[in-house]
Amino acid sequence: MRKPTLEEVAIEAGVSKMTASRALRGSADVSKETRERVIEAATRMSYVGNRLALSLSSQRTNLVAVVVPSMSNIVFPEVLAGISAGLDGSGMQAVFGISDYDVAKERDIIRDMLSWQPCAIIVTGLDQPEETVKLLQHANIPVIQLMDLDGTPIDLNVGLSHGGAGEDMARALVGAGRRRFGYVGSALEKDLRAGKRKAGFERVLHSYGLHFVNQSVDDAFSSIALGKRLTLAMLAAVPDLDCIYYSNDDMASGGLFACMELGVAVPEKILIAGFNGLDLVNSLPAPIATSRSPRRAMGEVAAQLVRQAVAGAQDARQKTVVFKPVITGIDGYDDAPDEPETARLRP
Amino acid sequence: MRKPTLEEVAIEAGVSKMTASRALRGSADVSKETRERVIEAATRMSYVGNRLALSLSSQRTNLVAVVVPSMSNIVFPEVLAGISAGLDGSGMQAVFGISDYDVAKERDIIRDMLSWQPCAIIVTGLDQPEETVKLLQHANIPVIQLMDLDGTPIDLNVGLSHGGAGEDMARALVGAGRRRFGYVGSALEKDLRAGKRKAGFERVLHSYGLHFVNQSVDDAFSSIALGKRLTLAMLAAVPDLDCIYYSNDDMASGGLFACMELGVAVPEKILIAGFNGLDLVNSLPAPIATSRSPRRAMGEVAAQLVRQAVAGAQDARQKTVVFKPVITGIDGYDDAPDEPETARLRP
DNA sequence: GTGAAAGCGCTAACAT
DNA sequence: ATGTTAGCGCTTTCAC
Repeated sequence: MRKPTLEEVAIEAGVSKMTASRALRGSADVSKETRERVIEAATRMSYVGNRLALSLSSQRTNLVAVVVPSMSNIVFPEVLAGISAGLDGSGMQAVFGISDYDVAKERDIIRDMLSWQPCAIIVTGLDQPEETVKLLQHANIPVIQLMDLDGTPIDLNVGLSHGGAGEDMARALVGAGRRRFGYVGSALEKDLRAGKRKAGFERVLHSYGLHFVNQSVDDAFSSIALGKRLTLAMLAAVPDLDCIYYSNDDMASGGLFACMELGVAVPEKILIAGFNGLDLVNSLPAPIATSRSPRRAMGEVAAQLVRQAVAGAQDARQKTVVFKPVITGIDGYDDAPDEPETARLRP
Repeated sequence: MRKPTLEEVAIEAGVSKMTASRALRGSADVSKETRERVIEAATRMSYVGNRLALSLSSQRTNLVAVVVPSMSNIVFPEVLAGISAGLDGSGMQAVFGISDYDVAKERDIIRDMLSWQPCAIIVTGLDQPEETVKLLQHANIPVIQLMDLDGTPIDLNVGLSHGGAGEDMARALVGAGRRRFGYVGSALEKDLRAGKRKAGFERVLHSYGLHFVNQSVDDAFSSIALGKRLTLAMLAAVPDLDCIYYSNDDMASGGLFACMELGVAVPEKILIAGFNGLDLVNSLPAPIATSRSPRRAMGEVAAQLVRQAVAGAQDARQKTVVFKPVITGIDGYDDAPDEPETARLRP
């Protein structure tokens, strides 16, 4: 039992393919009776249109390709949820691919996705190698680079400056009186944005004549367990730190648990600072500092830009939307409470 | 500058469309020189094949449709990562949709995905309403219902019994000497699997002549913050519980943090039990009980089944793969020490 | 308001 | 080893 085609539905309803097509798409100029007859036939036959044919014929698709590096960190699913929600009601459909932080795999996934002729593509970060950039440019569709701003965008760009986030956090922590800093991170050669935060943090430390007293970076991906393990080791070696900066909140939470296990007072003795502003952080048994990255909002804004660009808005290309992360969890420090993101045009 | 078609590449290389097609797909019977000439032309022109045309013409796609209820709980992204990894190298591509725990939205998403003529579809749970089931059956492709086993499968089924997981946990906790139980959950009318766990848990309690001394169920989705809030309220009302069962580990972790804030000893005074075996649980400052659900493995197995079914394996339909969650975090209780989840077939 | 013809970009099947 | 013909299922365009 093969699936019914539009033609079969049309025959069943006693009309031509064309009329059936119009009726099912709710075109204005089809008589009410005809329309009802067609719809009845389609329903009875469990007709499901063939989008391959539709898109090939009409030369447009409702597909928005999205490539993220990972699904193991809640951050990216949240971005995807934002994109998906932002696309809701537009008739567009997001298609997700996972690159595993691998540039070659990312290139292949992008190539594969482009072959489906998406109407737009959203990728993570702006550090794609030249070959991938060329691929993206040749596609001739809106390209959105998401989550990061530190680099040269191809087309649209939505995100925050990770270098800036690191700088701001360092300033806040030094301002809070901390001087003996440690750094705990993971997979920095893959997670480039974490590296940019670290670099920004160090720039500010140096400007104060300070530096990381101790650093510990593992090859594995970030996790609470890893953060805990590295922190236990670091505090065994260098007990007199007064602040540890982590590559993200997962690692930082592990750091907090390590301190609790060692009986080290947080934040009195050691201040723990991460990045992301995960839900988790608000419920932890002790306060840790973090920069809140608006993950869902970035996804929603990206979806919004896609909708505008696809709708053909003139000013919907070559634009950059800047988010500013808000720092929380540092006693006495108050960062412009929940300031909304600003969108500024690029020169 | 429109995108080049196969025909244009063929002309450029001085051959026919067909030869170009064969050359690019690596068909055996194309002379080496011709192949190289075609590939060179395609590369130079940045040719990207049009999968719409390919799939329409060849009557097959490499798309595997996947529908999950949410992206806000790390559990589903982990399943997706498993599916994606399991599909790697097969040439198949997963396409994800999010239903937001809404059956109507799920139906629409499934309909939309089916219109792309996927070669298989994976959905979450087996509680789809009749209309959705009909849609799935009419698609005439392998259907995999994932994560749950408690119900009647349409075709393939991979998961664990949530009712059974609740029962096992209750038996383990009663066996550990607990008697005064509380229950803290959320969104049970949407998260049916959590409801099944609760029901299973209660069945066993009743068989021991026990019951939940107190229950607290919120409409909002599960989160650490919600688990903490509900637990604080419950312990204020009923301080003499000796165990609380939560709808999942997020809620349970919040419960632990609530206990810590109140100075209630965990697990000595109150035993906290959740579900999922999240990474987080292993790093928490106090042990909590949980049933480890093999999320990534379920995704990988589902992908495996899809590959077999699409490859046309005869025994690749109407099959059920059963996973057995392992209970951890109960002192003195050892559930087949880290035995790999068994996948066994059901008649 | 409805229909017929042409074609989207590719591959399957059959030439040669 | 290469080319030709005929679609795949739909929409676009133009006719009536």
